[in-house]
Amino acid sequence: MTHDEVGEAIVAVLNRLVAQGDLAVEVPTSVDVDRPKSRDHGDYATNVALVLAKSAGLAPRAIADLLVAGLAGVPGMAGAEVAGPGFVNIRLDSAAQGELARTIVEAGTAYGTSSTLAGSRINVEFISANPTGPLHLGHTRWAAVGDAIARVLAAAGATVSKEFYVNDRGVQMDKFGQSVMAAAHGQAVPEDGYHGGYILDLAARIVAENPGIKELPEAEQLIAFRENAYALQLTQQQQVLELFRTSFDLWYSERTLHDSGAVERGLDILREQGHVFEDGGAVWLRTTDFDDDKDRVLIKADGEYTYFASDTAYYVDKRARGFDRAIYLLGADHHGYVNRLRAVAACAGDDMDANIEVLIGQLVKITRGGVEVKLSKRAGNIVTLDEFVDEVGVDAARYTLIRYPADSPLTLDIEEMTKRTNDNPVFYVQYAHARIASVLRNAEELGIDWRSLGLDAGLLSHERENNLLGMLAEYPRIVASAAELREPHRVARYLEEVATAYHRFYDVCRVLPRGDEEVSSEQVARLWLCGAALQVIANGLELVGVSAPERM
RNA sequence: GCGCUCGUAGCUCAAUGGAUAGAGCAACAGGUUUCUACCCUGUCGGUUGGGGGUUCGAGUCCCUCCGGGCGCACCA
Repeated sequence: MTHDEVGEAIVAVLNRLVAQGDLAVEVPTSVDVDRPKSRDHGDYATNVALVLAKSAGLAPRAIADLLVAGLAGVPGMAGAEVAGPGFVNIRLDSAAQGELARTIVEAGTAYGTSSTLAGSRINVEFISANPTGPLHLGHTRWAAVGDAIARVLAAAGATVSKEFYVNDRGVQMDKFGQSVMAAAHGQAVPEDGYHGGYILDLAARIVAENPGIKELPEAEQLIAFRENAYALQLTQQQQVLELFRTSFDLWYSERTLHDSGAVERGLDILREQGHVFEDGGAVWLRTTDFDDDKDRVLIKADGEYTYFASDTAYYVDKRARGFDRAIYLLGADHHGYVNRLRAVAACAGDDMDANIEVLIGQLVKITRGGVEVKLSKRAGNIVTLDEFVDEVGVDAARYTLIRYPADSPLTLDIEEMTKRTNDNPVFYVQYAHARIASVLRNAEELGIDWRSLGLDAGLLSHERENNLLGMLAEYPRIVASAAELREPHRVARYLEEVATAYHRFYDVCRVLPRGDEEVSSEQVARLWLCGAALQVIANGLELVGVSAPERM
């Protein structure tokens, strides 16, 4: 019996009580059903009696009593009781719960997916770093979390496109080109240029690959250095992200936005909506119509488009390409952009609560052995994504970044992340997967074909089996809530609980026969349970982009 | 100054307005002649920064104060 079925049963009973005249209240279409923290409170619990008490004009416990009586005899339920101020705790029949093992094994990789977001076309934009340097730790959090959000949304049935907006236009690119060119000539990089050691590397490589580049006329040479450096740096970012298992459906160049006329088209739409005005020779967007704290310039008095103009055009372009929701993932240092981006959507005639969504990720602080590693881009003293991955590995890096909500500040210790122990939950979860895989492998070697031997679900009645089944039953709801709240850390935290539930089960429930024993029906049932647990962990790890090893 | 955001155990962090605020680490005490001990069991640890309010019920929502981070360009 699933979570939803419990909820439906409760609604059915409430409707019956109203029809019988025992209860005078408007029955909600869905009710809150929780898994109680304490196992003493049963498999499921509902607070519906507390919620309905006021409108029904009855004491919460009186309603709860009616509900308990009505739930008696519902197939799959073993019992219900009133607790505390009016909670109703529900216990499931163990056979009904055990059937879940079969459901999961048969569903395979589809277990946990849903169609709650079916038909929704979502654009998820994240990282969007300038192609003027390596990706650093600040980008890494969104690389992991953004990718996981996209995976979770897709699991909930949405059509998702991941995009990286490449800021390849404007003065920063010129400064980048100038910095590399200066380095190639052995000159000091301009004060406001880019200073990291990678500039020297780029310069050396470009000179080696482009003989004669240093003899070009200065204006031409600057462009040559800029474009070569751009190409190399973009490729480097793409390779690093590929290594990090974060792929993008589209790398959207700011230049193409301008070249394709999308900027003019975006401006036209904003004009049509009546939020564009001129002042002091510049063209403005009246974002203050929609909660922004000041209006924003689109075209400067000198005729140049602002970066903000590109932003608005990009948003309009996303919508024109058929996305009904544009999700932006921004670092905390960009939180000032939230209101203006939402205002852009509103100025374009969209619903800023439905068509656009801006998520802010707090910054990651990194320590090594308890001592903070200072980040300074200017000094070239940054922790880059590839260095970080080199040191801790892709799995540990991704998992550790994903297991915390992105909107809370985070302090990570590099040494902790490389420990292969319990202080590193990624290994705990992966170990559970490898351990189950090992048991199933051994079963196969013993010639036990548990799938064809069939499942007697009622045999899964041990407290630890019951607990594990209960955890596995939660998975679809966890995925759905992770998608709805854009919080993939819920999946990671859940996997840790599943791993714990499995280890606790494994500790006291022998799965395989010993020595010459024949395999028992109970052991076969436990193999089904192992198969189900393996599937859930594998599915969950896939959602966060972490590998599920067969052996460790 | 204005604005956004965060503040939970010694540390790093969970908790979709629900029951006795939970994990891991750290500290201490135990467990496997057996399927992967990277495991399991137990003990210790809290005025959820302070105060007020809303609610049957507040770590969660509102107000206020304190503390940390960040942002306030015709820059990109």
